Amino acid sequence: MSPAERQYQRIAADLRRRIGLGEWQTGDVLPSRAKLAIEYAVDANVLQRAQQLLITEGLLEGRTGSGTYVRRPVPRRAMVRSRIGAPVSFRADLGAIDGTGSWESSTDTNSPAPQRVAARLGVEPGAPTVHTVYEFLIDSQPVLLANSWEPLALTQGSPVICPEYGPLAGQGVVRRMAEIGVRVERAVERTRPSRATATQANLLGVSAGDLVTLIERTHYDQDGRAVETAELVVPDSRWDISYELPIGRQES
Amino acid sequence: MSPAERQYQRIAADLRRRIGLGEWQTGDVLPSRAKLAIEYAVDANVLQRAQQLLITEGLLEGRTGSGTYVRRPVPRRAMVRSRIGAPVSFRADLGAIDGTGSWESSTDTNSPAPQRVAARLGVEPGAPTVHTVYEFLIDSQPVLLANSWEPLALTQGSPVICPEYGPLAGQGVVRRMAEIGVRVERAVERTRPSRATATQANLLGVSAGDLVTLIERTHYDQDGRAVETAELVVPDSRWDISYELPIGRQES
DNA sequence: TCGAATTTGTGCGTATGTATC
DNA sequence: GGATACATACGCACAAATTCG
Repeated sequence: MSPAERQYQRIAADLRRRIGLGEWQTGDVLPSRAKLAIEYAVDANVLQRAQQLLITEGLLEGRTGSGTYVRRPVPRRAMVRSRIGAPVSFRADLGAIDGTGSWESSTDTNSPAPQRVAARLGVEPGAPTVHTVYEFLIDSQPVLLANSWEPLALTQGSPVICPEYGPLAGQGVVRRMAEIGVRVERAVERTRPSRATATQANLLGVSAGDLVTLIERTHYDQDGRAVETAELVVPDSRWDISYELPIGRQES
Repeated sequence: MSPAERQYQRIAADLRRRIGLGEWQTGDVLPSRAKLAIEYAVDANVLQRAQQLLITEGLLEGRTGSGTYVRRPVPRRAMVRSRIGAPVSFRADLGAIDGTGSWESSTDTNSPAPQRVAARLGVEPGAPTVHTVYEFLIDSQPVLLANSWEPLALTQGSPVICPEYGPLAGQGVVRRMAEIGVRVERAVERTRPSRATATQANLLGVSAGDLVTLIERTHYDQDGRAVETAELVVPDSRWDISYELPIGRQES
């Protein structure tokens, strides 16, 4: 079984070729694996492996019970996480780009802080937080997931306790905190590559295991106190993440 | 075959438990698949699948022909890509953290620009560039790969044509460019999740397909001209990437 | 030095689960 | 609810790498 004659790779290459030739157009469904298996005179599972390669490449898309489709190339959008002179905000995550974005959210105003969140906020695990779940939509399709936590102690009793209700709804952490006298001075974003969980994939309309970037962001006030932390799930297929950084006079 | 009774998951969980209990220590080799298969009374391939799960988790490591080992947990190091008041530099990639880092490099002073590099540098594809390949080492082990390109036209005839030779060797792009009157004002970093290629995995001592972050960085001068662009391969298992961002008075 | 035994890694066929139409 | 299609678990055979006599 030398590498040169691996059936599933040979078939994958041939399928790629036929798609390139236009035998199946964008959005078309391929013949079923059973039929293609007969055509290539191999077991259907070999076709599964071949198509899996093209699915990983992003060329095909399998829909259980329906068929295997030629994927419509979705444009990747730019997400500029920091622009010199225009600091990052939740709004910048999406809405600032053009007018087509929107988001849905739901807030729990008394949610116990999970371990990792408590550590980032500098509170005890289980301490009460305001927890908001976001789904950012483009054309009614979720393209970005986010979870945000704020210590309840910080905003309790104030009009800005809910990020998405009240006078400053949807205005972002920085402005809301300013309203109660908290000056947000800096944010730290930790990025790491990951694979979409089944739940995330389902929400985002991608395949489980697809590449995503997890962004873990924490906002700090002038005293170095964490006032908010968030976790973003950014599918690589839809977003192009970049940071613009100023360069000082010289490096140390 | 309901989810509750999937053999390979049950066995993976049990192996995880036994490792947690210390039955096999860090660096130890597990009994062979054949033996474990007999012990669990399943086909050896089921054990292969179970161990594959733990390998993906980073708990085990398979060595062809030798055995399956309990992986030594390598500490993840912090890589702060931008710190307020201390701009990013190649040195900051590694050396600024502590004294243990070093790097090796090789430079080609007349390398035709590949398509994507040319686009980023704003030159014609195939235009001559100074191309430098870096391997960053900790304890003599490569932990970070980088490729850097500069337009040859920029530095030709100057003493700073080679990043890693001459009077300012290893001093970073910003200072070198300052030497020839080019003021680097800003950098843009594009990050995206990816999987390690076989070549990269081999160099980095990780497994092919392991998660990595690709960072594509471009330096611009005061006229908005690209003066250098680089591509970094950062294995997730070893690095924790973060950006520290200033927050302005209020958001737009 | 070399080759046989051992061990991990991979391809592929069969059987079955599960979603869709 | 039945037929169809994709998804996955598992068993077998074999390849590749290592180990050891």
